[in-house]
Amino acid sequence: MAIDLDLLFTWGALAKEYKKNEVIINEGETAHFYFQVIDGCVRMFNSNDDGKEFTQGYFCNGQSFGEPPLFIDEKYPATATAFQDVTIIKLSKEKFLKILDEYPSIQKKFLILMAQRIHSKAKTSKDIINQKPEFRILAFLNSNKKSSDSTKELVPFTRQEIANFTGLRVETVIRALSKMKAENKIDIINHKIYF
Amino acid sequence: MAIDLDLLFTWGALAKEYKKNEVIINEGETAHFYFQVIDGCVRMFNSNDDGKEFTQGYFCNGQSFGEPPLFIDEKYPATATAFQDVTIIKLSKEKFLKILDEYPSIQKKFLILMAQRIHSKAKTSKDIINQKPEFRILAFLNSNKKSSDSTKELVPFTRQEIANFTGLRVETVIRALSKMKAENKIDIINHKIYF
DNA sequence: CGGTTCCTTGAGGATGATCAACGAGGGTGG
DNA sequence: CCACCCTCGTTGATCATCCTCAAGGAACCG
Repeated sequence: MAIDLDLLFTWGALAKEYKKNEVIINEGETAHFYFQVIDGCVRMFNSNDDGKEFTQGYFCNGQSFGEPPLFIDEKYPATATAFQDVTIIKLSKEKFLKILDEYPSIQKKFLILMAQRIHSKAKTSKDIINQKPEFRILAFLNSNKKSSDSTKELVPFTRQEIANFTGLRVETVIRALSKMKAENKIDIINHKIYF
Repeated sequence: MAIDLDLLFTWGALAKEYKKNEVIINEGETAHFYFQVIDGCVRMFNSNDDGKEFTQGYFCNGQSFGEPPLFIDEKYPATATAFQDVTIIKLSKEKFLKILDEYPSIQKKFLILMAQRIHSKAKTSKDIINQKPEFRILAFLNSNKKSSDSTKELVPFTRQEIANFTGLRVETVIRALSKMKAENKIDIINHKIYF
């Protein structure tokens, strides 16, 4: 679900590296570029007054991010930073839109991508509203699970990251996780979470 | 942001009327149709176990809804019912997708529409996480305000509807509204809200 | 005027947030 | 190798807030 790298470079795209926590997009900025992750992960989030953060999503290898403001005349609704050291390919808005016009198949891919995003955001808000910390955390874990079989996988997020994604506080996440471990819904081995 | 009615009819679309509260889409169903509101409003929402509802959005005159599952292979993530008596035009999924293929300009319109939806959903989740009933209600009111000037408009939603949209309880909404009235953030005249 | 829907208020309780303190692990430099 | 630091995890106590439950009032419509 990304544009071919050769094609991007042909159109003059440039790769850029960002160090962990470096800001890539600032909330409220005007959109000028198409971004696609080559290596690493990016985190999009909002901060409120008292420093509490809400993670909108993670975008990793091969995924694009921050596209919606390129199509509509709106500012970025969230900030994006490098979750780890990350390499990103950037293309100007004008050229990106021109690619979409020239290649209907690519435009269609983005239509599908946007539809997926809406679908997953709809599920997320439904789950978040549903109150109950345990429920929210389970929804988060499920949405990030790769294989859907029953073998437990290591969850690659810290408790703080889970808190940011679910809108809860760290302590609440920790307490909910302990309870879930007691109920065998997850495993915790050496502080690591398996689900 | 909708398909021309004549075009839809040319392709065999049919208009259908639904009575208030009649179900149009069931959560979990497979998507078979493209829906476009001709007259009235539709509400999309989720219910949880204890009957609490969360409104994902309202779709009124001329707007389409429930498109994402047509593009991706997913079930409907929410239920849609007639908010009032409503007339809706329906077109089969196959024909809808064919129209998109034949008219790139229409496909582009939908890409833009999907981008707008994502943008507004991102803002919504950001606001909902932000806790504070008053804050959530203000965000809801702002997102539904037509003109952005300072003249106050009648808010066409009941307190229950505001509660469903913000994930709060009616009583909480009522108390927050009273407080906001005292602070002159809104007017309440004869139980009606002006913002 | 009777019924329905919506609004309102109060009291009480549950729960997640907050605050504070400490533990554990991993990496770095002396 | 050890000391230090820094990030992450953990726990307990207290507090504020929203939910819950219950009851009644107001507006609207046939």
